[in-house]
Amino acid sequence: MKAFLAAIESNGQSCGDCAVRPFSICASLDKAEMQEFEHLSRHARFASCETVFAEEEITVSFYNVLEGVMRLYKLLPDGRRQIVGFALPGDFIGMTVSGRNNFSADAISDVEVCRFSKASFQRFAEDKPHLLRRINEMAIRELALAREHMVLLGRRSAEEKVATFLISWRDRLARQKGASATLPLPMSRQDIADYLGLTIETVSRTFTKLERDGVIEIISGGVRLLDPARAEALAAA
Amino acid sequence: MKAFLAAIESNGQSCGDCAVRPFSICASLDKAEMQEFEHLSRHARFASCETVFAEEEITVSFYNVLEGVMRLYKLLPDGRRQIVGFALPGDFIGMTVSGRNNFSADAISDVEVCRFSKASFQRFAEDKPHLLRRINEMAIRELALAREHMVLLGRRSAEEKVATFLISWRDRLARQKGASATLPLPMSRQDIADYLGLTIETVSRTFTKLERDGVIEIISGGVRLLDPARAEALAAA
DNA sequence: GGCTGCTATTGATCTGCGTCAATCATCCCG
DNA sequence: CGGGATGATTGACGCAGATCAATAGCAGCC
Repeated sequence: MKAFLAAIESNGQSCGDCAVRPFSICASLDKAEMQEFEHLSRHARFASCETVFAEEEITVSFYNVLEGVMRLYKLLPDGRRQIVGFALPGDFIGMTVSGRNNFSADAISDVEVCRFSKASFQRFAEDKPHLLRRINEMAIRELALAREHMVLLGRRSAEEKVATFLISWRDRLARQKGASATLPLPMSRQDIADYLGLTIETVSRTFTKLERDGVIEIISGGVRLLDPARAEALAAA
Repeated sequence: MKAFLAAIESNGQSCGDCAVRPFSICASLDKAEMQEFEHLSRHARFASCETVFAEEEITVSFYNVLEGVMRLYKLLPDGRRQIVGFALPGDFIGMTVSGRNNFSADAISDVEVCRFSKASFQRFAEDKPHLLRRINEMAIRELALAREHMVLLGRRSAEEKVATFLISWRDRLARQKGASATLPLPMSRQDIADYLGLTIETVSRTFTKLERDGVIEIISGGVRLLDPARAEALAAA
């Protein structure tokens, strides 16, 4: 058992050659801090559809996403689901005030994370203003995204929702791997629906309509943006 | 002109007897810091319906709300509005990453604020980990509220939306002035509609329905919670 | 008191999206 | 290759909430 755990939870390569460092909170650390920080983390992997943590559980770890995509969501008692975001490499998740997770997270693709115990992370961060400012900055950025999403959920039509989703997904991927008209969509239609406050049928119909209108082409595992300008117009207005 | 400005923008009473201190970011400051901090702030007042700042403007100030209620909202180009939150005494607003406001704010009632210039505030906060942690904590709390609100906007019925709004408004006021079954609602029906992603007519009809069902009584300037348990049940499920 | 303006309520009707159900496309696995 | 699982698409229909329109309250003001 111990060997098994060691296999799935290891330090892997060092932070020195970490691909997501410039995007993550680690970008704020200097060399010495980095070395200390490295000892606090353990790599972990999750297969597609595995749960990483659940809402309301006591928070024991924070996570830095290294690879893959996770869905972050909240459930109502009757099972209705709202996806509050997708986590990509570089995202730092798990911070709470209450000490309990305020959403659930599971892997959409195979996922690799850097895991920190909450206690040791907090001890490390306590007196490092530059790290605190960095975390702050990321929280404020998240907050701005959350508010954008409120507008989408409260005030936009199905077609606008889907177009906005495609454009902002494209822009998010572009920041990581450079711009491309071909968008991989690792999440299911159901995930997209729960993210946009729609049903799976409406998402499907809207994709079809956008394809009929020549805005996109639906391909296996994603979408090709044929008319980005038109999509952007739908997303803006 | 100078005298006029002095009249509307003064330090007023000192932070020493500030009523919202325990709720605000200032709670993290010690006595000496407090004194320094006091010199950075200017009191300002806004009449009901006055704009405090607008989305996309360059952020020049941060605000601590001392008294009154503000609505924080985003507009789509065609005028559709989403209220992303209401600010109450103790709330700290204005933090951005981009340097531009990511929402507009105007006074719903007469409002009194503590205003800080962005630059001097940032200089002051720079190397104060306890203050940074406090700001962090508030940002994370905001984020949790924002995610709660996404669930409401994306997945709840009109009746659930209104009930949830009333219950969480009650709880928020309770934290400030103690519990009460009589809820003042300083915002208009239109504001409530734009907060909940509904129309004014639907909000009005839902209030009426809740009154018919004996859950609330609609009174001038607010609502009385006749059956809090029933309202909570609607808000939960 | 009566007029004006504004917000809230109520009613009638419409419609975008949800619901229910059938079919299709992929992929796996024997 | 065929069968069965799973997810996506399409169609028919219904309804919650939007839209359009007509009062109703109510405060301010002459």
